[in-house]
Amino acid sequence: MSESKLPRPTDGELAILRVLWERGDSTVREVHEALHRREPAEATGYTTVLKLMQIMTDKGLVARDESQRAHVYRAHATEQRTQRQLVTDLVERAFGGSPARLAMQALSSRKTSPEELAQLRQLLDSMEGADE
Amino acid sequence: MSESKLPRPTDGELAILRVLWERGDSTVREVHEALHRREPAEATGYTTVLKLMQIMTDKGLVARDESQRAHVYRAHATEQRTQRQLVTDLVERAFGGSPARLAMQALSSRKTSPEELAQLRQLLDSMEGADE
DNA sequence: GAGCATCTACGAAGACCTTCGTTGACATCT
DNA sequence: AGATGTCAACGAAGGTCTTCGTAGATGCTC
Repeated sequence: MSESKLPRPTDGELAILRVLWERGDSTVREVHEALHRREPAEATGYTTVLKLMQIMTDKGLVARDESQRAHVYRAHATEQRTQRQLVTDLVERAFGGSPARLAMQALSSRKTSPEELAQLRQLLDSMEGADE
Repeated sequence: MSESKLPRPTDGELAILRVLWERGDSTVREVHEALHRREPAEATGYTTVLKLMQIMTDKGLVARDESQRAHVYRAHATEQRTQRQLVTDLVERAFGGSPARLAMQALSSRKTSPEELAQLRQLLDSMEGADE
């Protein structure tokens, strides 16, 4: 039953998941150090990260390999899957269910590289073709 | 100093803001009833909504006209502004700062109407024109 | 005015999140 | 073996969010 519905990760949990996606499977120490390298400003103690990861294990957000003394953690859902969940969530909660409106808001809020614009254009093309 | 940084609204607060954006300025009762019409499933009591709106007043998310016995509430930030904030937030937290990646995720997760696709195309055009 | 409805204000309870100190287990080094 | 360092586990504290009961003020009706 571990495949059902994962809870929406909190901000702190998401930060940890990002490390796991980027580095691959990691120990608490490795995650802790990566977080400090990434955001030296918001320093969190080692045990704080440990506690968070233990809770995430209970929630099913990560899986844990305990065969070594320093347990090795792995993100349970892929980055893509989690992003999709977060986007779907936000679309429902704040954009009246219209992904397109979210997309437009996202694009107008910041600059986007020509490469990404081209990618988007391609995506639009493929959607028009396959639609209906 | 009321223009500075509004906090990110919680799920419950966002639901209330949506009513205020849709209906315009409203009393607690009106918001409460609108919420029940919209989501009869998750029934919340009148005082719960009242409390939330009081807290939102303290946070600056809404403003309150107390000249009538039934206070009239108004969303402090526009829907657009709030959406922009939420999107910027999510882009930072989960998409490594790339709005385009969020946009693509949003579009591929669900069907989008031809009208919206056309709008998006227009947006892309205008961005390519004005860029650099 | 008495009674009833409606409204705000207040406070408390319970859930969740984040933080960290402490403890005990385990390993390593001398 | 004893000292030192690393690790997981636990529990507690403080914060936020949501929920609602209750109290007190105000207005309406008879």
